[in-house]
Amino acid sequence: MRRDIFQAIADPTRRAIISLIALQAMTPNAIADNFHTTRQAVSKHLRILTECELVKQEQQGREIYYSLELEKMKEIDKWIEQFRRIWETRFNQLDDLLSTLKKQKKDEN
Amino acid sequence: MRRDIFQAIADPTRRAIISLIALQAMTPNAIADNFHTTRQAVSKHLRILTECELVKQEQQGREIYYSLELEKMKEIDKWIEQFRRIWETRFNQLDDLLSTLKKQKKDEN
DNA sequence: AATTTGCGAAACCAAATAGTTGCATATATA
DNA sequence: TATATATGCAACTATTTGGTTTCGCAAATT
Repeated sequence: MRRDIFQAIADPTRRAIISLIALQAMTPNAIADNFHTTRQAVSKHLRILTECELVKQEQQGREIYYSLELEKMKEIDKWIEQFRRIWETRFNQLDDLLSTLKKQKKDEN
Repeated sequence: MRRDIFQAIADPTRRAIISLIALQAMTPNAIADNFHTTRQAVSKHLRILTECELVKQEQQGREIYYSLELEKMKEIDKWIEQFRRIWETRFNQLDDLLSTLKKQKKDEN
C-alpha cells in the first residue's frame, strides 16, 4: 500500500536518509555506507520515499542519484502550521496577560 | 514498544485526533464520536499519544479529558527546521541569481 | 569477451500494528 | 441499592512492516 509522507518519515532509518541527502544527492551504495543494514534495505526505504515523492531519482549510467524534494517536505510544515498558530496565539495571550499584570502592579505603587 | 513522536503521527486517525483536541480538551467518548471505529480503538490511539507525551490527561470523576501538549509538537518542528533552512537558503540564492541577471540585462541596454 | 559493480525486486520471516470483541473497574444517576 | 455510563485492558485476528537472502539485469571495468 502506498504510504503518505507522515508514514514515510515514521521510520528512523528513513528520517536519517532524508537528512543525509538533503544537502547533496547520493547513490544507494553511498547512502548504505552510513548504515548497518544491507544495501537492499536502504533500497527499500528509497523506494518508499520515492513513491510518496519525498525524493527524486536521477540516473547516470548504472548509478542512481537520490535527492530530496524539499517542496514535498512543506506538506509536513503545513500540517504543523495549525499548531504553530495555536502556540503563538497562546504565547501572545500570555504576553498580554503579563503586560496587564505589570501595568496593574505599576498603578498600585 | 514505546513509539517516538513521528511514529505517533504516522497514523491518519491519530493525526485527526491531534487536530481535534488541539483547540479544546475532549473525552474519549467525545473524540470517538468523530470516527467510524470503536471507542476502544480510539482509546488505544490515545494511549499511544499519551505514551510519547503528545497528549496529557486530566481526570474529572469518571471522565478523562485529553489535551494536546503543544510543546511536544515542537519536536517535529525542530526536525523540519533543517529543511526549512535549506529551502530558504536556496530561495535566497535564487533571488540573488535573479537580481544578478536583472542587473546584467540592465547593463546590456 | 569476461568479470565486476550498481541496483532493484521477489520471497521469506519475525515483529509490529490497527481494529474488534468481551470484560472489569470506577463513577454518576435513578 | 441497582442501574447506567465512562473507560482501559486483554485476547484475538488480519494486515503491514523492516530486514535478510538470493537472483537478475544493465553499465563499467579489466
